[in-house]
Amino acid sequence: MHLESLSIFCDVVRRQSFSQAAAAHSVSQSAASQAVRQIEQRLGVLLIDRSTRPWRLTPEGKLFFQGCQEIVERYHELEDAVQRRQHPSGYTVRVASIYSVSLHDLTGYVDRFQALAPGADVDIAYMHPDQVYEHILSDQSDLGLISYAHPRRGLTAIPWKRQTMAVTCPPGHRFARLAREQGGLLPRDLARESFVTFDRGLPVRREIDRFLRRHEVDMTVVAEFDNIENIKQAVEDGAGVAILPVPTLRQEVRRHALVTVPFRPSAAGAPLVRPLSIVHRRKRRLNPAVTEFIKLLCAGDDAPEAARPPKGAAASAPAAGEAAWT
Amino acid sequence: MHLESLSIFCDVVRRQSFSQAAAAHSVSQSAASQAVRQIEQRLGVLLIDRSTRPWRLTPEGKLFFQGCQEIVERYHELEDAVQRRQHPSGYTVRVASIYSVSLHDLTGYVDRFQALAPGADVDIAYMHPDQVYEHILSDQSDLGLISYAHPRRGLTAIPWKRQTMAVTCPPGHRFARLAREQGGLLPRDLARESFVTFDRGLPVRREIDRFLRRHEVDMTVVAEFDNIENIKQAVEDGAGVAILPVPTLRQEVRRHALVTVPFRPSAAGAPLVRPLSIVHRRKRRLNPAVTEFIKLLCAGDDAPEAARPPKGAAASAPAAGEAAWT
DNA sequence: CGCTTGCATCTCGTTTTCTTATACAGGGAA
DNA sequence: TTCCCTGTATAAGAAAACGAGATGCAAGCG
Repeated sequence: MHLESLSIFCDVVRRQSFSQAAAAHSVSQSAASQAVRQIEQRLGVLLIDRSTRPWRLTPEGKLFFQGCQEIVERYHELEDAVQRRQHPSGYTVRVASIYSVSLHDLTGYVDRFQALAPGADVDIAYMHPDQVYEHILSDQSDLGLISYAHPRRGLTAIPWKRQTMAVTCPPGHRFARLAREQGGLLPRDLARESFVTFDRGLPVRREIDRFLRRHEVDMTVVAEFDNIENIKQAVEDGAGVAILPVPTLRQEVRRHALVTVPFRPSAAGAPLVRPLSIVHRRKRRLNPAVTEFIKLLCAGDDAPEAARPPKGAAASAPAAGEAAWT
Repeated sequence: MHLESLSIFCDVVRRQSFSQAAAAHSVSQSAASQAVRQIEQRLGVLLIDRSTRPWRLTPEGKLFFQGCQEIVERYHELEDAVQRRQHPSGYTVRVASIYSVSLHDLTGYVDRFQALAPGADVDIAYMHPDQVYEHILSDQSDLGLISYAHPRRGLTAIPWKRQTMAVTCPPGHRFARLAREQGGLLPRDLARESFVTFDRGLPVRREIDRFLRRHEVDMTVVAEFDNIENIKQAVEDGAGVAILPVPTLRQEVRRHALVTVPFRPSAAGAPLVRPLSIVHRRKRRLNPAVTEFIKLLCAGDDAPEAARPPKGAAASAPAAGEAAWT
């Protein structure tokens, strides 16, 4: 019997809901239903009486639930104990991040984490996306922070943030006035504008191109770079405008080197966002400290844990805005 | 994490041996090795230090083992408790058996079982082999007793007995004298003898034919039946000789209606045996009473539990004498 | 009544797990 | 030493399990 199934059963009982328990475990409602039924079939006993509404635990179900709860909890504690034994003096959470997740974003979390878990530490390394994957798979890092995560063998991705993207230009650009006067611009305003953008082949570039195509806008690409810093520099230098994630422009906006011009909300279709994900090795239990840090990261934004899609969702039915890797 | 994996790990530790633990769990040595490694990988901790010989538990391994043992045991007790709650007044083990497993064979077990487990009962129903499978799959019976079990979807077979087969004939037949004088006969003695045998298509018939073919013996089939009783009757009536499992002839031999003539041990090749198996629904936990009864059945013969082949062995590499269903 | 909500069921593609075959390493015997 | 034997790890292919998505179905609700 799968311990995970037992855990799901407990959650179903506690929440009085298959669907909620499923969500909490990041699986589909179907999977939760099947997990419980598998237990029932193995035991040859009905644990949940579904003939009434709302359903109720059978006497056997109550008995099993009580025992299960304890067993599951005990096992988790056992895993914790074993892992802690390896790092008696606390643990350093090793994070590998792409460059464009600004240090600023993370230091807040790190401070809170260290306050919360004395003895624990966070070690953040910035690197190229491919290297992030490498680091995780080779166990050089516990967590990775990447954009447009795509499912890879042996990796699990947890949606983290969705950064809205906006046009950026020098303060003197006509778009800056447009932003002040109209509160933003429409995609078609970009037509034939000089455009500094990402290398072809990068997921973000594909996503931007898809957006422009959807709005039938044709821009003039004047330069392509494989990283955000170069693009910002080029825009500052007046090479043209760019579409970038807003949070990555914080520094430049503050020192008035660049301005961001949001798209007008009236713009049809999905808004342009850059999804950031937390990735970690699959089939591997996360260190308690790591789990804690993930919780902190996810709590900090507005995408609650229970809202993350089922494990394989991205693989089989990517949401419109996240299908960039195909 | 699979509870079965934890159980295997515990057994590996207790027996200080991967291979023995594997056998005890009816899986291959490879599976046991992989199960332990899967746990280690999930935890990111080495539980067994394989660098020394014999290998030793790491400190983490000791800790994990202690916790594991208790968790596994607790869970088993929980399952027992839940199942017993359904049948507080004991349980009737429902057995479906083919006709040719003599009542005599079973009553001994049943008596011992009832003495051992007061409140429990055994209900044996005799039926056609196909019906046995039906009964098990439709949960009308807990256990089935069949010969030449072949792997079926949703069923597990446990080897039970191997009944040696011998020639049987009326006491006045010349083979009877041959048996007294020479202690048995050689396959070639059967040449051109009148032969009463099983219907073509029955596994046992195929097995017998294979045996005769191996010894290049050509018999004259005078009658075919789909069950043993009819064959015995025909032999008694002097229609010819037959090859039957010895234990099924107990009655007739006692009342001197038939005699059994064993094959001389010098006969080359594998001896002719009819394998009997205990089958039950797979993926279903057996009632404590049922488990107890199986234990009793298996203890009664000379094939110890630990000696049963891996779960899928019959499917992928049937022993010579058991390949009758192909 | 039709609509919505929540669970069960079916099917099918993906992943996992298991077996067999084989490699490899240590310990003991020649 | 060198060979063999025992016991574990590893590889590869086959089989089984799993889980998502689609769909069915039944109960509550507007």
